[in-house]
Amino acid sequence: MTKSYTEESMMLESQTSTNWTDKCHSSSQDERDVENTSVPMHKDMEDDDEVGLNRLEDEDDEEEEEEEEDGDDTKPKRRGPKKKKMTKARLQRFKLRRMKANARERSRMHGLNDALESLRKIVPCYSKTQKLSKIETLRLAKNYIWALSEILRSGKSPDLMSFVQALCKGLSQPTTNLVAGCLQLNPRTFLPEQSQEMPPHMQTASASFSALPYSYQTPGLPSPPYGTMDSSHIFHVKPHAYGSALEPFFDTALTDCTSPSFDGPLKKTIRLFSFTLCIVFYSASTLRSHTQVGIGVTFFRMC
DNA sequence: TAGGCCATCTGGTCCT
DNA sequence: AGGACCAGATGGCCTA
Repeated sequence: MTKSYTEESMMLESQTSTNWTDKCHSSSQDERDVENTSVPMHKDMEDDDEVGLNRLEDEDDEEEEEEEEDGDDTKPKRRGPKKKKMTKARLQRFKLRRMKANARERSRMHGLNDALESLRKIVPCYSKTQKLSKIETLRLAKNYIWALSEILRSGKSPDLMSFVQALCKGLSQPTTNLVAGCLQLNPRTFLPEQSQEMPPHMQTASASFSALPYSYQTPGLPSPPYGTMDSSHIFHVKPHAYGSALEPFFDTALTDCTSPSFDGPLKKTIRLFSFTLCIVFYSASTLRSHTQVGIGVTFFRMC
């Protein structure tokens, strides 16, 4: 590993990367990669990177027509464009391109993670201590969008239990617990397969939302760290705006539905809805391979 | 220790 | 040609 190559990689990093906290890690990663290669640095590049690169390119041009001659008559001749010989200069350029591409890819993924973080903050369960995984964030967001769509479509205020059930559909048990913790509910009270075994006192607790303030303290709920969650987070309205949480919201929102101007909380909801849609769509499409689920497809079906 | 999650690298493809 | 995007591979970290 020569000095100039390290400097060049650092320069590339500074050009392509933003202020990520793990930038040092990324940078060292590339350095490690370069170190692993046994290609010696071109002498010119030690003096002047720019000149060195130009020289390399010139040298490379001269070798452009050079082709691999293995001289092995036993093997059938390969069709198509012949593979160019990997000269030192070409190897260097290749590495440089790769490093640039890696930096771009890191940056791209960081952008994606930023978008996911934004999404985490607007889905109805945000915790700095217990972060939702990417896949669970997307699932929860999908459920959230669906739930909001249903509200807008039906024009009815939802039962809390159905709302929570909709939110937790397909989520893992830990995430369901987390959402429950955020809502200060016991997962047992709304998980369908478990609700049948619900003790009588719990069954009363699973009544409609208006009959069950979410300040309901659950006996079996694990203790924090859970995300703090209040009704204002669910619908992104200021908590002090309404004495009781959701009911007034729906009343207002549904009244406003008839208004062409869509002012008030509904407007906020719609705006939030659109924003969530954008982020989910972007995240889902980008994460398709990583999440291994057709969230994008599901999303389109939902719409 | 296995499994889940994540960041990163990498080669391929498509687009400008 | 170069950048964006994608999907597979890999290794590290954490937790049950």
